[in-house]
Amino acid sequence: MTSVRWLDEREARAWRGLQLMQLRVDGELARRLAAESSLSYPDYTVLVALTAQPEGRVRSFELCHVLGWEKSRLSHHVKRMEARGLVAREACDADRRGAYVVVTDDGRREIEAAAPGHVRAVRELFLEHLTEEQLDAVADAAETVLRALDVDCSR
Amino acid sequence: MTSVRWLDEREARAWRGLQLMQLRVDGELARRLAAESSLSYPDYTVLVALTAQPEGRVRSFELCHVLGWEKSRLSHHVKRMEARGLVAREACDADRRGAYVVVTDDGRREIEAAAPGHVRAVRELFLEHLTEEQLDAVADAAETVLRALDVDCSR
DNA sequence: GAGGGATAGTTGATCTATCATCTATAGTAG
DNA sequence: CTACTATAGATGATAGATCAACTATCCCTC
Repeated sequence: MTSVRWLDEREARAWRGLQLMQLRVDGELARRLAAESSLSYPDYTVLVALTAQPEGRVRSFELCHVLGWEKSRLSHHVKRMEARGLVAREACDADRRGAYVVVTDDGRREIEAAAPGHVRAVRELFLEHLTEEQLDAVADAAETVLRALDVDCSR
Repeated sequence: MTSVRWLDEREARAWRGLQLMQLRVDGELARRLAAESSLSYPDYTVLVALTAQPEGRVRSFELCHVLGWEKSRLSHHVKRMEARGLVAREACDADRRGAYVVVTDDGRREIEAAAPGHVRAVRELFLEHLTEEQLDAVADAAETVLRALDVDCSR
């Protein structure tokens, strides 16, 4: 029972504020995405990562890395998305253990339909309320914390 | 198909950076909490909210409001926590539809055991890497965004 | 070229979250 | 007092996330 250093007011304001903000903003984004498309927020992030690639195909493990997901989560999720026709899996020649995940035409259609509304919502709920200086400050803070966690911030 | 204003570099850096940071930090916090206690991160937040109250008892709908959870999520979660002996439900005299959620002695013990490690982790993963100015900047930004969402920031 | 550990991915069990629905009580207008 | 609507909460079905195995391939060393 050594003495614990609890959060002081400044720390609590930053930490709790950030947590609460993320909870509310992400919740609202997910709700809007679900209302305006057939994609969940996780579906959306998968499709964004795929369509950012030249051919719309990525190795599973890379996708895990980009999304920060565990491989099992990705595997289950991709299976569900595959069943809905949004993505497909393809064998990998170079590494025969491996698998590619590929966007289908349907998947492309869905995300292209959903993206404008989502971006609009991100603006409306978050970006729009902050000055350029605040955006930079937030980004700097996030990058510092991520670097300390040894996460590659360059996407 | 009107033209969409996508995120510029500054916006993307702030938004994606923040999202990624939250994902990684929260993930790591959850992992550590699970490793060092028998509480999940949601369990922890429920118990924090309860023990912050004078008697350790809160009406369910207030708890929903504080946590930003839907009532159904809270109901299910409290049921599970009740089964584990961490909380109890009590009838409400003033409003007979209502229910109180109360921390049990066991619940109190658990959170008192878990809290120091959790606070240490929050420091180590987040607070410690930022200057006081950065903490204030982040808090200001979060409060601005929350106010726009009409969320009461004063806890 | 035969072990041996590391890596890629899948699977099933379990836990957690969300959605729609349902019951019961409150509050309010006529 | 009755009817209407709103609110508090619980529930069951489903979707999503996590954990612990498990298989298959790769890569390295001897």
